Amino acid sequence: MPHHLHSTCPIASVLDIIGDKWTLLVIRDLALGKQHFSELQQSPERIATNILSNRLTRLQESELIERFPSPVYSGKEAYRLTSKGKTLKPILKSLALWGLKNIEGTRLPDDVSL
Amino acid sequence: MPHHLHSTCPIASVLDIIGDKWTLLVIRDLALGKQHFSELQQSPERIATNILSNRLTRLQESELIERFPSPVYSGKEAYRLTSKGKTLKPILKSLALWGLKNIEGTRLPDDVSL
DNA sequence: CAGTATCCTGAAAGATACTG
DNA sequence: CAGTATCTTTCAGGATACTG
Repeated sequence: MPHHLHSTCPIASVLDIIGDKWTLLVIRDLALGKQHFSELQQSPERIATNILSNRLTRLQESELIERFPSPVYSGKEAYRLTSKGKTLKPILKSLALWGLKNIEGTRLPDDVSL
Repeated sequence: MPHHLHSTCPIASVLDIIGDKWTLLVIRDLALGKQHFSELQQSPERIATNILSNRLTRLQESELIERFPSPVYSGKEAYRLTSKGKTLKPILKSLALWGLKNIEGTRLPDDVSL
């Protein structure tokens, strides 16, 4: 990921956390309600398991996501956004809105709205 | 830059355009009124000239920025956001707001407000 | 000064095998 | 199934020399 040493710019600093190829997509999926590793892995962009594992660890370190016992499979772990992580939703929304308006062929899943 | 082949997700698609280390910072600077290559180059994050050149070309290809004759130095070129490029401002704003609130040590330049 | 061209390197990404 | 570990590859990024 990027690493703009010592920049005090809030934009550059945010990009140091979420400005890479995968992080925001993981956050997107969690915001959409996915909870399990395998669900996250099966997103259309096909993230590799090691990358996914790495991002989950980093996002947890940033306190943007947390692990919790899976409500579905006993004994399994699951992931969800923390309250801090949920505050990223306006960013996701601004990106999605721009994409929908300006990039041909993009669309939301049928069960999602902004 | 990322390259999520054939994703129809608007978020993934936007990230294919602006989701790299530098692009959004160039846009930030243009949004703040910088117009010349040297101004863009002198931002605190210190972008290399070849990278800056590359991003300016790509942003022009995406019709997010355009070249125009410098109003200051005759014969020189300058850069500015197109109207399409200006529509990225809500994205910049959502990022800046989040950074200011959640990342210690970030602040806006004295002459900038949201 | 405004870029372009090259070369180099490290980090991220990808594939995949492996373990509990 | 849920990850971790390794290995390889690719490419963005950085330094810098160069040109008009």
